[in-house]
Amino acid sequence: MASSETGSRRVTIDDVARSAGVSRQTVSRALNDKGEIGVSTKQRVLDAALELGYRPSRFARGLVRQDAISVGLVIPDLLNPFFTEVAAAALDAARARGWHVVVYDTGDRVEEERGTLEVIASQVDAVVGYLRQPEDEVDKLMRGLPVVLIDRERRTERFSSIRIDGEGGVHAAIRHLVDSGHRRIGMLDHAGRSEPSIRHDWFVSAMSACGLDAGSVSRADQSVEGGERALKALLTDHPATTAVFTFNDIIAIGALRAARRLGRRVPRDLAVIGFDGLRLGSLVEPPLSTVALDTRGLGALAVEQTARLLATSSPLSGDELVVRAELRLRESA
Amino acid sequence: MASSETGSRRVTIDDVARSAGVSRQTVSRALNDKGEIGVSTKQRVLDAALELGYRPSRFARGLVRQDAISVGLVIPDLLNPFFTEVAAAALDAARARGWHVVVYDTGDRVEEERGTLEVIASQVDAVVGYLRQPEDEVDKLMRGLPVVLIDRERRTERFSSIRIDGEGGVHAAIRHLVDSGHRRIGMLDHAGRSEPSIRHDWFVSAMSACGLDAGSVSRADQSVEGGERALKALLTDHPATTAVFTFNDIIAIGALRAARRLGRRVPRDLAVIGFDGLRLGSLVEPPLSTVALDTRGLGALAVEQTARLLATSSPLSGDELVVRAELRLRESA
DNA sequence: AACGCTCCCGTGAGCGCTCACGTTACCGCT
DNA sequence: AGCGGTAACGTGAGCGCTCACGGGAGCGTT
Repeated sequence: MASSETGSRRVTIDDVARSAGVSRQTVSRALNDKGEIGVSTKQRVLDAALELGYRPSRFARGLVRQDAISVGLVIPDLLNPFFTEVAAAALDAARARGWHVVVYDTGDRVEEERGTLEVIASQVDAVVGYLRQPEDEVDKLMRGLPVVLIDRERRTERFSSIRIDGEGGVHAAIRHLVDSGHRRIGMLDHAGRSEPSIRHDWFVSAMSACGLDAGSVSRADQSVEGGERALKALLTDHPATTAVFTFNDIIAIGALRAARRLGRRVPRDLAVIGFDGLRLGSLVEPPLSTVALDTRGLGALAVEQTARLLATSSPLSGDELVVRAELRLRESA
Repeated sequence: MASSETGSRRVTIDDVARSAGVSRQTVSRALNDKGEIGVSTKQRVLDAALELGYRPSRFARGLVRQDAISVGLVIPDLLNPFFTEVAAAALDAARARGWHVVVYDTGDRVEEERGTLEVIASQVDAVVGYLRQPEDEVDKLMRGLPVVLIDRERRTERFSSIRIDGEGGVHAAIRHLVDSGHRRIGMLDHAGRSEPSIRHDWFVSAMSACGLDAGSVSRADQSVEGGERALKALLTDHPATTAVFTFNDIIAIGALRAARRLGRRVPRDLAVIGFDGLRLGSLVEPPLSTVALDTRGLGALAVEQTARLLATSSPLSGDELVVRAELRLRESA
């Protein structure tokens, strides 16, 4: 128990060498068990290392042998199942390449995100994820690190970004609702930012394509409870509403619960269609119809693009960076 | 576009310096924008860096400035909501300490886990998570790295391990079922390993404490579908069963679905109690009663212990490393 | 006795970067 | 003219480790 650390200097390989009466190289051999070392010597070195509490510096080690690359994955909220799925997909794609993934959950706070990016830059070889930071800020913080943004609503020239195209899917969803006889269709948009979401734009455009006025809209926090509250508010203001499209599945699930509490049968009295295609959606009652995104593909695509940027080999662009969403009908509509 | 990389040598700070006609230090100043540098010079350096595709080595940088520590988090399956919650909690606790967390999803494959550990050792300062590897294996691979295991069913002397104690909670659950009039109580255990789980032991002991014989048991894969199949099997073999306790909430949710399909009303015809306390459990219909674990506390505790090991300051031990589960009644029982 | 071989082990160099200093040039002030 | 002062740069050293060597001891072989 030699925690007799007076000065807080780090225990280096030389300390161990001195303590065991051998050279650095021998210590290195013992620790990484490559041969060319006597059994007793090896044991002595190992003991000394343990005694001193020696832990090799991964930086020094990484410096000399060209080590694996590692990317930072920035996620707003890992507990949101959508991001969980994307993260899992990215992790998987990264592992296939032998990469290490450092995960940062910003808790959906922009200031937190800034701090994260600041600290991330010197730790990883590239960054991929959801960033709310303005471009210049990212540029300044990353200083040339490859960056792959996901679902950046405003277009980005400076960085690669995976775009989510839900237009077709949302049109199909609204079309389906209209074909089922619905006319008064509302939307539960997210309440995060000040302006309406892109998904709301798609909704409006789909409505007008069906010859309907933009329906009534309520803002919801990205949580089940948020969805509940928002649906109640919407139905209070517009009781004649017979169908809702929601910003995402989490909100839709909240809407499902609220509908049940309000005594509205789904889909008979109220049809609900979400967005994202969460696996979770098939577990609730009734199973949620949704405009589904291929989250696996999304994560894989983001990693693929990162790889290309890292290799400076013909990065993907334009349409290759788009993930399309499509209507997946279950039972809620 | 100077991708005229003939030899694949890395672009270093000296290359940039030479190309910009300045010294390393000046390049460093430009990139980390600390002052003491002329505006035009800075721009010239930045241009050169971009031109050459220069990316600083995080190892070299980390070596000289004493950089943040980073831990590896090993998870069997991030898509399993339980592990998601633990991971999120660990991420949070780690961020509070300014740590970086490298996440590895082994996909529940033991061989994959071995490979992961092999590669992890030189990348992180400590490892925490769910390891199925035998102790000696871990010891050999980690070579002195601090390791904190979670929910290791067999006791471990060599490594710190966070133990999950569900005994009291399971007893309370069975007691509750018995008090509600149930006598024929089955269990849906997991099918992962060959021998029954510890949770099954708790179940048996709780049953006998209530004066009942060990109920019938069916094995289930850790998935919703697995739970469905297992409940059907159980009810086929033992149709008189009126209540089931399950290995975890995921399986319980499967049981809930199967019960509905079989026309059994929950909790009237069949009571269901899960294990884990997932947030997800409150979303299904009916909301799932469960023996709940404080996943947040679990993650935090694991990180706390890691911190102590890292500082070689009085690690926690014994009872301090136990997380207790307690019955959380909702509506499925 | 001389050679060769294997088994251990040590020595110098260098990975790419930052830090603490020097050094130079240029300005204003007395 | 001489001084101090500051802005803008360069120079050596060193972070902790591994790699490619080099070298001695001990053994057997001809």
